[in-house]
Amino acid sequence: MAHDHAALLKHIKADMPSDELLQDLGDLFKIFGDTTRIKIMYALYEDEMCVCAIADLLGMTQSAISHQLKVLKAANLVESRREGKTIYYRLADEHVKSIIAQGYEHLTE
Amino acid sequence: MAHDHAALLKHIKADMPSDELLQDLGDLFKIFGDTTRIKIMYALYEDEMCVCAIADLLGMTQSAISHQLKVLKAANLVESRREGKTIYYRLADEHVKSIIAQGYEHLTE
DNA sequence: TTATCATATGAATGATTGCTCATATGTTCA
DNA sequence: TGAACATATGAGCAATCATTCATATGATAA
Repeated sequence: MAHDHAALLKHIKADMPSDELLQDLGDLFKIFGDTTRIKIMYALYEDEMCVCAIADLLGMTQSAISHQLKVLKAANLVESRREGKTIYYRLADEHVKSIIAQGYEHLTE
Repeated sequence: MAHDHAALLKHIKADMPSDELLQDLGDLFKIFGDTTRIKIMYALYEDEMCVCAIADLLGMTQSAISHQLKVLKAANLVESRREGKTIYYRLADEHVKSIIAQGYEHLTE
């Protein structure tokens, strides 16, 4: 089973984050790994927006958008506030923008 | 079908990247959205490493690692060089690190 | 209260995907 | 050339997941 690299592995292993954190990192990026959710986050880039406006913008079902907003909210990527019947969503913090910006750079550099 | 927000949508739509780019962005982040690939990229964070060393490190099959390295390479996230029978992989550019770092910050802030 | 609007949610389904297993390719050394 | 080693790859399966459809919740106005 392969040649010897025990010394190297010991060193690398010491510098790696915990399995739990690595799992959480994967789970976080998984959320960015869907075009619909990317579009939603881009829609909220400059300002808050209500659910049906997002649905209109993306040409998708209100239900589909609502499901995705729930995913985004569970990951603390968006927040919401109610105003009468309408619920407005907005990006939760600057990390959302900077993560997307880094990906954008990688693609367009 | 929802209340009126034609004016808002027109404005937002003008600022959105093309559908193709948004699709590419999603596809890029999808690659970061897997724990095994995250681990591989972390393993390569400081230095290049051969396939079997990565497999040893993660306690996974050589085949599984090889398949994932192919995915990472197709997305220009890793590069490789051959030295005899061994093939060494390394991170392709700094975006890999900065994307992961942003995700890390979001989780641990 | 009743009707209507805005949003949320549960179940079902089709599509995507990560791993395994078997095997192929490519390199070195005897 | 043949054997052993390091890596790559194709097919198949199990698990995950995004959307749809039907329905529920919550709020406003008459």
